[in-house]
Amino acid sequence: MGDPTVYDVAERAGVSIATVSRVYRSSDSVRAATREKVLSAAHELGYVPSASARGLASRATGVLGLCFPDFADPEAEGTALDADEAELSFYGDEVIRGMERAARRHGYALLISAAHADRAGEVLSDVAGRVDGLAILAQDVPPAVLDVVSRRLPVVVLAGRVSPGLDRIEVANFDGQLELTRHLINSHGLTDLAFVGGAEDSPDAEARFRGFQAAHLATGLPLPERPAARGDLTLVSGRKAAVELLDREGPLPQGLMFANDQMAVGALQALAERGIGVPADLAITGFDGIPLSRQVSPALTTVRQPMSRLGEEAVELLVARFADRGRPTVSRRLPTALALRASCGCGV
Amino acid sequence: MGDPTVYDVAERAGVSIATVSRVYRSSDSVRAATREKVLSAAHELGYVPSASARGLASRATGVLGLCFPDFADPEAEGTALDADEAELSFYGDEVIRGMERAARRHGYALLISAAHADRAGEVLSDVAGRVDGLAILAQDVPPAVLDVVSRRLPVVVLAGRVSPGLDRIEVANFDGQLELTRHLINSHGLTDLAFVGGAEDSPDAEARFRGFQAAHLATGLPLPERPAARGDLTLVSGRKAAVELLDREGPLPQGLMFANDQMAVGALQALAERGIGVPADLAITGFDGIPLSRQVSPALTTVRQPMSRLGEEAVELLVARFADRGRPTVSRRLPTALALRASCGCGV
DNA sequence: GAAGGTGATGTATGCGCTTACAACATGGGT
DNA sequence: ACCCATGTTGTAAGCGCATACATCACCTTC
Repeated sequence: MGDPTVYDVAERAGVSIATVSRVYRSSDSVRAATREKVLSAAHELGYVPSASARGLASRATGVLGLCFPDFADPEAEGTALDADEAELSFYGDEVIRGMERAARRHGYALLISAAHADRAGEVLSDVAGRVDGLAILAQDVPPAVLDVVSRRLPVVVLAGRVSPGLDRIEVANFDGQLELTRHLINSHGLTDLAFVGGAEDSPDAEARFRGFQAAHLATGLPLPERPAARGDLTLVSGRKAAVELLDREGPLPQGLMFANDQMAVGALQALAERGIGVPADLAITGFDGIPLSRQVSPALTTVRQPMSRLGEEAVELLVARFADRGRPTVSRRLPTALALRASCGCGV
Repeated sequence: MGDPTVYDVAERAGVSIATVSRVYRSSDSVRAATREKVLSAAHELGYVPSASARGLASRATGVLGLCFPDFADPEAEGTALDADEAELSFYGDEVIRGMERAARRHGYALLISAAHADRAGEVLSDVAGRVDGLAILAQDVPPAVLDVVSRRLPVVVLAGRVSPGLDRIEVANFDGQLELTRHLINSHGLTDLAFVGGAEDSPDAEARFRGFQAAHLATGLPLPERPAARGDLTLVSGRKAAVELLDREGPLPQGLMFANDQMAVGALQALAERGIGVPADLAITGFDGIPLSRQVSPALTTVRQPMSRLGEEAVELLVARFADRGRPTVSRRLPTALALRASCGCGV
């Protein structure tokens, strides 16, 4: 025998299925006494409404979706005791939490799905069939798929490429790095700075580098043409980049600005081993504001990103679009905040 | 006009809706030529199958659920720039990721929902209506609700109370702490140890304390009756507990074992400020193996928990139960691993 | 006291899909 | 040439709910 349905509850309560449905949909418009009868019948039977049936009948699932890149190596299952992996996805975790909370506040559940870049399309259309609206975090999706999906339901792009007709939220990468770089130049009087970037196809890292360039323009310093080195945004690659720069000929720069915190932390380790004082011999900065940045020694100066706000704002945009499908698309930029700490010469 | 449905695709491809359905369900049993016709028609129309209809017809949603405690202060929205919050839920993040990955491997999507303790029941039944099976992480749910839900679909309890008839996965809190404590006693010759616990209603922290006690039994040392102090598992409370213990009369213990890493890290800060050498004057240990534990100075000796495995195993148990609803319930205990580092006198 | 109004409930249909079953075509075996 | 196994496709009946519409009881109003 299957699970109890509205029919079972209706029969037991001596009412029609419409009344049962009304009790769960909008309790007003049902007399209090009737509602009680229904609820207690439902309770006795252990009735749980079927979201599928509900969704089919009402053409809405009450679920929002979040697709994000899968950082983990699919082969690496079981070796998860290694903490590096956990650090890597940190970024996404905060977005997930922020989005979950905001979704719940609006009465939605959250469906999440990671995908490797090459399977982003399939995963996206699968998710699209299950939700009322979705957010895509820092991921490239085949335009054809994106087009189909976004014609079916509201989509908001988080920290990703500009897509015509889609709402979008980005973090102020450019502005944050601009501000931080000006701080090193103006407040600490450093004029010889180097930037360690990420891969060239990382829009975030590239925007940060442009902010770095812009600060030179703003202060009249010569424009750096390209990053002094590049990593892949991991701790290890930051360490490697630092070592590489140290081994180059010529004088050290006065400051080394990394495209993210993890690389900066890796560099701090390398510099400590080499006996290079931070910030005495060399100022170091990161970007992101991961918790780890506060704990390392010296504490890392960085730019804090409002990751959980990214998730929250995504929900707000989706909800706003549910209310008005025709509203003009928005592209919102979330502000960042400097976290000035010891590694640039500020604070303790 | 609404979104395209099987009917639209069927008409355009010149087949029946059953054939369209078969193409998406089980491509075999449809001739290759027919399948092509259907797929291209679907593509042209921008067809995306409706999960609700699918779920209703097939009585399965293809979604797994995860309910976990909501750590964040509901009022605190917007102040999320504070990184403490992020550290707090760290535990859950890894479980989410592990479960998401395993679910996807088995062809399921993952629905997540946090809930404050007092609303756990409602949230749970909401989620229950949307999924084929679900995991409850470290959360107490009203037995009545749990009963109803678990009669409807498979439920696995993660790091929670024993529930008759439900699959369950726990982490070897007792064994891990036992092993670590024996290490301090046997390898470092420490005989005067103190334990800083969590709240009394934290089953994890209590199990760890019992492991601490058991190690004394095992080595013939006098049995500590109760934790020397208690915190609430936050960094701040660990710091406070450390200060409190230092200010007590009498000699310091030789080692201070904390119920989790965050408290231990807080203690490390307090000790550093007081000029107390770790491990020279006092050995310190934590529990969990959060990434931060490796970065602090001295690196924290701790017990690593396989958090993402918790999520993965949850999926395995659910899938196994889908295959055989009648199989006996299992209670699995995931092994932990010691991470011996500087703060107990090991390593560098 | 009849007409009209209001609120509570029942009736009946369809949401888009899966799937048992029927129908049909095809080819091999006798 | 006929029968049957096999493979492919169509037909039709729900799945559990929401909701437009009909119904009905009970007031209000003049």
